Amino acid sequence: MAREAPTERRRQILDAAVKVFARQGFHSTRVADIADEADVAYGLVYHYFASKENVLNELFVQRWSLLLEAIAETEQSEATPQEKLGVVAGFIIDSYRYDPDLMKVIIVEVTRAANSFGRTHLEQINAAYLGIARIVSDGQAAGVFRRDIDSSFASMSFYGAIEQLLSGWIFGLIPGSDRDFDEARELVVKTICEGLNQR
Amino acid sequence: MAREAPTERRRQILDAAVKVFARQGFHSTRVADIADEADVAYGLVYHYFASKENVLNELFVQRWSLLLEAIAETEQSEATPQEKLGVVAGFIIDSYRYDPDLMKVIIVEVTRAANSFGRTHLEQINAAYLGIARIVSDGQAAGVFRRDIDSSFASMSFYGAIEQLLSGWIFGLIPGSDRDFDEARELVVKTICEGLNQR
Amino acid sequence: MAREAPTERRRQILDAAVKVFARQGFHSTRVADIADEADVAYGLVYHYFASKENVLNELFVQRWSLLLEAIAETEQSEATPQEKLGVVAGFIIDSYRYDPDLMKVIIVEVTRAANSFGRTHLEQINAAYLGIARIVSDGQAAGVFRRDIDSSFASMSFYGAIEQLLSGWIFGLIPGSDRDFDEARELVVKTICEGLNQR
Amino acid sequence: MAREAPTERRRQILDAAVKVFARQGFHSTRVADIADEADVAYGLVYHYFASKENVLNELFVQRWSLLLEAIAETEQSEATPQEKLGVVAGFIIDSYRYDPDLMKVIIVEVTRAANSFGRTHLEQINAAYLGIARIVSDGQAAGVFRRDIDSSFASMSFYGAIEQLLSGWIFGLIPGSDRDFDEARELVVKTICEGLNQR
DNA sequence: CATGAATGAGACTTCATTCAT
DNA sequence: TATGAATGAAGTCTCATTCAT
Repeated sequence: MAREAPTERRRQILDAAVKVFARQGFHSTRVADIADEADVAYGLVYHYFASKENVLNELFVQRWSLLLEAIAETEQSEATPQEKLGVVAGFIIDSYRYDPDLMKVIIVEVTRAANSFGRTHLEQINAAYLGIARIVSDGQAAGVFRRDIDSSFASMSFYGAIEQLLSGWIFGLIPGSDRDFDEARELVVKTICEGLNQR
Repeated sequence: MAREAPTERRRQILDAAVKVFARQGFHSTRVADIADEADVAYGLVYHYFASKENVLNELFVQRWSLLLEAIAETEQSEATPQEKLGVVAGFIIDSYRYDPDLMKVIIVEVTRAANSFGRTHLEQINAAYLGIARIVSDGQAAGVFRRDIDSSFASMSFYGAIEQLLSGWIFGLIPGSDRDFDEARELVVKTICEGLNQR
Repeated sequence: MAREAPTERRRQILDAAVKVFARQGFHSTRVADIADEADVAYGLVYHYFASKENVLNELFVQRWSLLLEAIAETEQSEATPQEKLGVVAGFIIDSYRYDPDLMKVIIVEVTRAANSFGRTHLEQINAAYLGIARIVSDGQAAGVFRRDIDSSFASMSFYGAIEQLLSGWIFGLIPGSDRDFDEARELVVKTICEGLNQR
Repeated sequence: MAREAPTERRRQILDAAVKVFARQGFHSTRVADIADEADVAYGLVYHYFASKENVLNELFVQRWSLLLEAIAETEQSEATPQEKLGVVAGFIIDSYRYDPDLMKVIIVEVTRAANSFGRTHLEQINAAYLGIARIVSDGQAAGVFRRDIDSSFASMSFYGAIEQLLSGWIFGLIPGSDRDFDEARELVVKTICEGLNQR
């Protein structure tokens, strides 16, 4: 169908943007780089997006909304709080595993850049933290989690641990093989729920 | 001391830079903004610093070396592994408490911007992670910490939790009163060492 | 007729162009604006016109040729020189009265923009001045008009007075009711022929 | 004095702008053209002016305020109304005689472009028309000018005649020697006050 | 040391025009 | 005829850095 072409082009540009943003960072990326990578004319980027920033915004929103959905879904499931945290961690880690460039862009350029683009999306970002905090406080209410650690505090620790892990993979500070990804999901939950202490 | 004491002007410029970097972010800060804030002539910034980036670098290096020293020092102390982690967490949290702008700049513009400036300092940044990892592996060797959680993995989780906490304070996502700061030190260690699970 | 009647689409586009040129000015008008206003596909404008400038040119030429015809016609009539000037003034004023947008475009974007588009049409524009000058010099030859005022000078004054009047209406500097239009024709001739002086 | 240099540079840029605006028109002038003509670096234009448009605005305001002063001054003098109109016409014509490029720019790009830049200055432009209108109505009150021609109408005719004259010179439609300039002042007043009719 | 004018490369964005369908 | 996606040249403005005084 000819009608689908426009959508394809958009996709093509978004995919190219992920690549170059991941490679060079948003600020060092010129619109020309996106167009070159996408193998389209310069102006076409502006045919589909109002600005370079909008391209990044769209990448973030599309992906982040999936995370929010995943959190919301697991929240309402019958799983134990620990399992729920495992679902969240798993979703984020798998997002990285299957599209490391996209997650790199989202983390480096948006969630960890709250001073610039992140500011725009602070509410969305916070929505994720709040969802995790609800999982924790539900666990507290159910007597599964201790009550002397504030749920929003716990949420930050949990999310921070995961994101730092991804950062470590992204910048090659810790090994990131498929086995590591599989294990990481378990470990991060184990760390946060059971703690480092030897029993 | 081998290093000459920075002149007062230098200091004046660095302090101004912290303010404007914290306020506007590094990229949105023009050299003129720094000079204005420092109440100093435009060109003087270039008299003392080779480039705008160098100003940021210096801010980072000065502060980060203190953290590395603190980690090294506690590593060699007689404290328990848990206490050592508490020292590290406390140092970072106090750094924020006593100079939130500076820590905001360091976190937002350097450690969490590993794609741009962070890249330059990746080794220094990693040195901190490695120091924390050594504390953990020492604890594992001493039988205090469990061994099924990799020490560098644990280090990332621990540091990530702290940094995310600071992010939360910086962007107003979680409350940050003096009492919170005091408590946070305890809580972050408790979370990572003991875990969230109810005993 | 040698010229084929413009299709309806052409007309539709020209009419839309008048509206948007009048509203936003030629330079601030994008081809897309014309197409939108005409409720026509973007590319269709280029199907009927070689360029955006050509649209304006056509608007001008169509209208201006009517003025030239009117001048030529009255020149050859039996009327007095004063009456002839009245016909010219009346034609221009009525053009504005019945299609203010079109006259606004012609005056603002062409005759008063001799540095850009006007340059292209300078000869046509001058043809009108020359026609008016001939009316004046005929009047001088007939002893009706004084001879110490050069006819081309008088022509400029006469045309300039009328155009300034239209400008005043266009930009709301002087009131422009139907009565004003009626009166203006008389007044402009009276002013130029009889002068302001009290007798 | 070193302190005067900045002002000189500003002047240098303004003078260059007059030349290129007159030659190519405002829209066809690139900022680079101004810088080249002024023989200064590109960026210096932006050091002194906020935008290309501001350069034009300044040229207009500087010149037009002189006209407004001249009108105000003659208004309050003891001269006859006819003499006052002569002063106004003389001022405008002399402005053209001594700096034709500047007047060309002001007329072509501002007063006759009320749809674009003129809009910004409409009030200033109108102030001149109103001043002239006051001269006329004073003359009417004094019984020197006829009362059946509205003063603002007369003002528009008078100013329009002068401006059209300048246009004619600017675009080479009527001869513009020094003798013509001298004569024009007399003629335009004679035309408007005494009229074309043979006595 | 100190000043701030001067430089000029760089990048975003616009939009007239073309073209495949 | 009609459509609107695709092209890419052009030009404004920014701002880090240099330099003369």
